[in-house]
Formats: sequence, structure tokens, C-alpha cells
Amino acid sequence: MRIGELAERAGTSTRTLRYYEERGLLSARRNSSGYRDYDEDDARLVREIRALLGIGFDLEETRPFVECLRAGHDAGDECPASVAVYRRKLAELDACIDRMQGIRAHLVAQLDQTERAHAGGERVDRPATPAAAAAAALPDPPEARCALTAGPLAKESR
Amino acid sequence: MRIGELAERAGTSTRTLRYYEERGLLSARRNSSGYRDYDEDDARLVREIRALLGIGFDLEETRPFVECLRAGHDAGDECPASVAVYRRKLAELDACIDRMQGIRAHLVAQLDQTERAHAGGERVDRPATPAAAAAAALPDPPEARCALTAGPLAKESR
DNA sequence: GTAGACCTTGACGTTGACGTGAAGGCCAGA
DNA sequence: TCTGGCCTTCACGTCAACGTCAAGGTCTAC
Repeated sequence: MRIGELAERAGTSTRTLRYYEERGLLSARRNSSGYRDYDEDDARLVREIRALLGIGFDLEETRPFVECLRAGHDAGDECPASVAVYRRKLAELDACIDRMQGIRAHLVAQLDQTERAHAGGERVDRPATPAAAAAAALPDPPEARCALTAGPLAKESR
Repeated sequence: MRIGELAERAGTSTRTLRYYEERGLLSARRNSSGYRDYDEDDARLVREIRALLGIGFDLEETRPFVECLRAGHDAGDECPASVAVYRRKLAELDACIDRMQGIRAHLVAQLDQTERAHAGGERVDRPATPAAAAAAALPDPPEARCALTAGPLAKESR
């Protein structure tokens, strides 16, 4: 199949597929007129990439899965390198969830206090700068690079 | 105080402070030689901004807090607009935490299955593409734009 | 034979929060 | 006076994952 069909079937764009090729994640035979030609395996590959991106992996992190599939494995996560990424992601996710829950707790506390200040006697004992105090009270920013934008599928899925 | 001192005291860079000014979040008197001149209130303002950025707010979202402080309030979150941002952030955070926990659960399941496949009889019944199945099983990507990079302080704090 | 739908490569634009120079002014100390 | 350290304003670079446009080749249908 050609790039347009693969893009449609994968719910993405031709630009995206060319980008994956550019990054070395996807490769394509060429037909006589120079058009890219893909097969079912390529489609699976793209679906794997999109799925992993969708759950917060970045492109580089999908590489082991892609290579695992290309090595003939039935699933992208059958190889040690993929499992390692799984584990790393799990750790990141845990750190991220922890951090977010900490922030959430502080936010709830702030809202609580602000509300009481406006309802009750106007003079609740609060720190000078609530946000600063909240941030200070959090365990030191522990490498928790949390990001998970749900990316491109959000646009397509609406 | 001049920009260098404020930057150091706020644990950030002069470039950052000029950027905040450019975005209209910070303003400065000028001394006779054209240098920016800041006071303690400005320092508090910058600390507020940094604290909010640190817990996942983007710059634009800190604006109500900044304006609240500049309006003479003791705390940046005493104004309705700030509280509204708090509430919005709380909702975002909840959605984000939910999503991450969902993903976490699937990741754990994947790791589990992969491990059993390698330990036990080599033939565990698994879906064709684990990651894809995991993504499909998640409740449809619900606008959850999760992001929380801990930003620039991570570099300074090491 | 020509419109239209596909494909090609190349290259610049997007978003946020700054980093990193360049080119020059101001000021204190030796 | 001169070195060094601060400051000033441009203005381009960064990172990811593509979007978007341009100029042109290819293929099918009418």
C-alpha cells in the first residue's frame, strides 16, 4: 500500500510517516515510480509506535519495540531492551504520580484555606506566599519529568 | 537591587527575568544609567511565579496571581481569578493522575505477562500488539494534557 | 489531453520558556 | 587608565513531533 493509505489506516498523517522514516523507525520499499510501498508488517509497526506515543513514550523510546518487531518477534515487548524501557517508564510514572499527588494535596489545602478566609473571620493564619510554601514543602524536585500530552490522537479522536 | 542580584536571589537567570518583563508579568523602574531596579515586592513576585511554574502552571496561568499581588493583596491566591486557576489546575491534575494510573496498571500487566512468558511455558496467551491493546483499553484520551516538567529549577537544584 | 488525486523532496513554521551569543554602555578598584 | 564585572538591547538557537507550503512528477478518469 502507499503512504496515504497507511496513514489513514494508522489514523495519522503522511508527514508523520515520513518523519518516522527520517528518524529511522520506519523503512519502505519503492515502486517503479519512486512511491513508498508498505505492507501489513509496516502497518503493525506504525500502530505500535502510535500506541506507545499515546501512553507517554517519546519516539526514541519506541525504537526498541520497533526493532524487536523487525527482528521477527510476535510482540514489540518480547525483547530485553523493550522490557527495560517498560521498567524505566513505570518508575517515571510512579515518580510522576507521586509528585502530582503531592501537588494536588497542597492545591486542595490552598483552596480550603482561601475559602475559609473568605467565609469565616477573614483572618486565617496563612503563610506569606502560599504557592511558594507549597512548592517548598514538596520533596525536592526528584527528576520527575512528567509529560503526557496525549499528543496527536486527541485531535483525530474528537 | 539590580537584575543580577534578583536573579540570584530567586534562583534563576537574568534572561528569565527579562522574559517575564517582556511577557508583562514583571516591571522595573530604571536608575539613572538605565539599569533595572527592583525591590522586595518584585522579589516576592518572582518567587510566586517560580513556585507556580514549579508545580506545573504555565506562565500565563501565573498572571492572575501576579496581578493579585500587585493589587496589594497579601497573597497571590486571594483573588477570584487565582482561585479559578487553582480549581482548573486541580481538575487537570485529577484527570492527569487518573490517566497515569490507568497507564501504570497496563504497564504493570504487560511486564507481568512478559515475565511469565519468559519464565513459564513460553506460550502465554497475549494480544498481538500489547501496547496497542493497552492504549485501546484506556478510556478515550479525555483531554488530559498532562505536563509537569519541573522545568529549570531541576538544573539549578542539583 | 487535461483535471484531479495521489506521490516526491525540501525547507520553513509552530509552541514555551528560556539559553546563548554579539556589540556596546556604565562603573569600581588597582 | 585600564581591566573586569556588571548592565543594556537585539536577535537567533533549542527541543519534539510534526504542520504547512512550494514546486514538481505520476497515474487514473473522463
